Amino acid sequence: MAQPTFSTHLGMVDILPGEVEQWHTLERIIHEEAKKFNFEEIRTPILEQTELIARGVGQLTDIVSKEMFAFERGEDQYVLRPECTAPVARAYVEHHLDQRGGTQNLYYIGPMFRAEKPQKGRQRQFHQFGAEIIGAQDPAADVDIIALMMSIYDRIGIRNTTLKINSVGDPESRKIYTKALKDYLRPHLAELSEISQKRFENNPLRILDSKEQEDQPIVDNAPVITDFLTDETADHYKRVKALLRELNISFVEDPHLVRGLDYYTRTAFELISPDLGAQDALGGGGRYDLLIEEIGGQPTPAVGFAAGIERLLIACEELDIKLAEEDMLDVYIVTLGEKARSWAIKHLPRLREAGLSASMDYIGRSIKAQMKDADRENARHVIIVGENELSEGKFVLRDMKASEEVALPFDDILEELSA
RNA sequence: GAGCCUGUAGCUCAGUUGGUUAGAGCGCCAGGUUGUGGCCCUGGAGGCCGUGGGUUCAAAUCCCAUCAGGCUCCCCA
Repeated sequence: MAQPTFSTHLGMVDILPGEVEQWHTLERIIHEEAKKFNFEEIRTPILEQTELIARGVGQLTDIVSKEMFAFERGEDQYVLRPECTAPVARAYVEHHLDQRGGTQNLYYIGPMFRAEKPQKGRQRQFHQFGAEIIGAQDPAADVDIIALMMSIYDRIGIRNTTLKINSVGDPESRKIYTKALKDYLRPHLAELSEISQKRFENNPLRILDSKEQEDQPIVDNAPVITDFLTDETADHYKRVKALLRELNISFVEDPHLVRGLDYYTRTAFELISPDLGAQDALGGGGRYDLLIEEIGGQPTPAVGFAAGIERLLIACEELDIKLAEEDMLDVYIVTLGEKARSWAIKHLPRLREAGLSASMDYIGRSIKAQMKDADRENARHVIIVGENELSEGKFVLRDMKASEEVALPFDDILEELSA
């Protein structure tokens, strides 16, 4: 295959006609469900200040330490956003959205960027949708966020998923737990994988998430954070679980679930699909009560989720879920000769004004080629215009499915098709 | 960052132990139907066999390098 002069960058893909329709369907469902849950859309810039992401997401995370597309221009440090919770929190603080009163229920859809090695379900530019409830610390908020996420998957038809939840604690319980965990791990340190050894000092909680074979027996017997929660946080977790049960949202507790972003506190959750392969997380989220203060706002509790659209599409394909029908065209005008073509270009607007989708041949193809083209475009009707029709003022209207034709004045055709 | 796999037509892929002008299906264009789509028939266009080098009388085929892509580990959406 001859190499084209230009191609997309590694891990970035074009979404072509024929695929875009599925995105429209997904986006429509997301908008509709978000509206039902009384969430408002927010759109933030693709580029943020690097420092916002570094502080918000956490210096030690993989995302910040090695996956950012960052550059500088003049004095300013830019980064292509790798996720959208920190940007939404920034917008909340910057525009004093708390002054609108109550909680802010916000959702977003858009591209995110992480400089990882691409594989199935992982691209460098990928798309997420997500939602945040800012200003509520009640378990009802945690549960409504999860309910919104689940409701979107349910609408799409993806139901064989597993919701995993955990509580990653608040700073106080985490301090107690971290000490207990390190006390437990210290005698086993030499047996741990290299990467886990590196995490021992700066991020021991992440060792729990390890998928390294040699770590498994050690991790399996490690103390779990849920045994070290402060009373308040333990109660919060208990109430989240109770509410989920009442809503018939099934879940499994995973005491080793630790999400890769630093800002999570208390509730953490992840939605797993068996249809995805290696990258099996459809979406995830949790509570981040410290983030807004961290980036310069007032202490404000918040909870949210983010989910990947590409992974959703993979799951749909695996499950044979059809997201979009083929586009239909209402009318295709087939023309014979120069005069007919100029008649057609002048009459297309009237069809379109009547709310019909309408097109024609621009390149003087044969009638046969035009009919073929009309068929390819899924035209419901064809109007045939030639010398005879122009002189008689009656045009052939062909119903493509029924293969029936009538000759009518244009106004009658318009009326017929608008009916 | 590490491992494994794959590069032949627009797409999906054949291509025997190296051996004439490199094939199929689908798609595209045209004709069969001097003004009618789908089905059918016929024809046509379209390939530096990813790129560079080597072995050989001879390379899509063997060897080396390189580039690109896919999958996996790590991590995440």
